[in-house]
Amino acid sequence: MDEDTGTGLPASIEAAWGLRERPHKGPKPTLNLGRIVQAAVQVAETEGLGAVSMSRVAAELGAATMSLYRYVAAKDELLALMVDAAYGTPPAAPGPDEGWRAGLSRWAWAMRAAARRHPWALRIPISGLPVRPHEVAWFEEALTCLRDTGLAEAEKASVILLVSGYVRNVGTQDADIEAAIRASGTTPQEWLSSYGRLLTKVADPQRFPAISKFVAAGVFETADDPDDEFIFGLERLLDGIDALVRSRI
Amino acid sequence: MDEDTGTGLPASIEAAWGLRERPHKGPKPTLNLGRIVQAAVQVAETEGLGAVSMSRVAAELGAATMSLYRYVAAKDELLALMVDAAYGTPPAAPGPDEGWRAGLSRWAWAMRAAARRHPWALRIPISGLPVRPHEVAWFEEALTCLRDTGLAEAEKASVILLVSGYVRNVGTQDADIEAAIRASGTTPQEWLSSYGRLLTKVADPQRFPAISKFVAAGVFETADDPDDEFIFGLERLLDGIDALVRSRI
DNA sequence: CTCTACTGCGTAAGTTATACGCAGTAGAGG
DNA sequence: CCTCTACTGCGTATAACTTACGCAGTAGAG
Repeated sequence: MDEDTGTGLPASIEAAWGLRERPHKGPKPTLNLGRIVQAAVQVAETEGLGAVSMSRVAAELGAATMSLYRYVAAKDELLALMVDAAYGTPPAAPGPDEGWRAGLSRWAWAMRAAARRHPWALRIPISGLPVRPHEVAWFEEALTCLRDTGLAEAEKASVILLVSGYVRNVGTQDADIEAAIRASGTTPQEWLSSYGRLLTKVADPQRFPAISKFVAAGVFETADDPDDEFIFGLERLLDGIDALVRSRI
Repeated sequence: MDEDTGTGLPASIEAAWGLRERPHKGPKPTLNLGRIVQAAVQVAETEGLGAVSMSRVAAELGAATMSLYRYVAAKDELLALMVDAAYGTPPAAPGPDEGWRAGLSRWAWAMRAAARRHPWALRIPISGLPVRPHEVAWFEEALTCLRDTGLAEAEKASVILLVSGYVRNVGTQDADIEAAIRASGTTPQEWLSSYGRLLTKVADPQRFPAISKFVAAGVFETADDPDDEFIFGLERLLDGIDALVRSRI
């Protein structure tokens, strides 16, 4: 578990990258990192993230709890690898004729799809800079989309952060709202308008005139498709990036 | 703890709004929600969010653990109220001559300042729609900034979500990086370039050409001010919003 | 055939959140 | 003034959780 490979990365992440290949001497491993992560993902998928405990994951594998710690130094590492598995392989690279906007848009939609497929992944906090394999692959893909924009490399990184952060935010928002609707046991429509009533009850029109006007405008009378909300923000974002790109050409 | 006031809100949040004023009959309360939240915030501030346990907060108040549950139904509610306390009162309302862009920018900077003052608040997951008092006040302020944009009310909400999400994302990113730098024990400079080395070591140029070019461009040779990164994204965002606003006038 | 690096795991310790219900208190109603 | 009662603070107990430590057994190396 030591043997410095010089990356300064946790051993589990090095293993995920395929480094740490050892001339296997001892008993044949029955477990491996991939299976552990896969099992953990399955538990999250079927029973929710809250059910993901080390013992539950071990049980899923027919192993003992402590066996997992041979492959993962702490639960957090497992969680991080679960997220990486959830996002999986990025979408296809942009074709030679695909403009940066179309490519980045496709990239964002793919990320949204992954996030919606695995809502639990949004509950696991990881930001920092990309280090896990799929994370890095997504970053690579996005950089490729921006290749002909004339932006500085640092700017590209900022743009990617902007877009990926947005996708995560909206995904989290969607998941929260859907969970709240499910919990309320009513229709999305009814839930939304009850939120509107709540707001009027709690926010006095004297102190919160803009909110009163907001509610009065009937925003809560029709629940629209979450995708429309996503599209709106994404277009604003791309417009903003576009303005910069144009100024550079 | 029941007595339906009709909002459907957790009792603790109603209390935070100043509803739930009861003709106080029994023994004089020595505790109250405000003091509990304040104590919890203090613990988070001085010992980190990880140290915030119900018993630790109770100890801070010289009370017993279970006493807190008179005021808060679950730990999550306390955490949510801590976040609300951390953001506090929004900045001053926009003056009559302040354009939407200047106002929203000031709003975003104020939010960033609050987030940087209380980095632990970024670790507490809450999204969903605004319901807590300060949360709603921030929303009101942002709506006010957008009053003369000609946007539909629903669009204003989307714009606000876009900006506030961005501020949180960048704040989280900053906090993560600063923590990693502190943990590494080296200078920001050295940390950053070691990340660059990590990337080259792990990301083979054949499979990750864009990333190789990215690193080769020297992005990791100088650590620039986090505020510059923040400004860059914020300007893109505001440019994107601006494009929409212009199209509506 | 021995050596040894390595695997899986049993035990146990230390934290947590929180359900339940009791004893005491202070204002309300007579 | 006296009783009633809603309400406060809290003690006890439970059921989970992560994880440190070290042992017993295994399979390739020499």
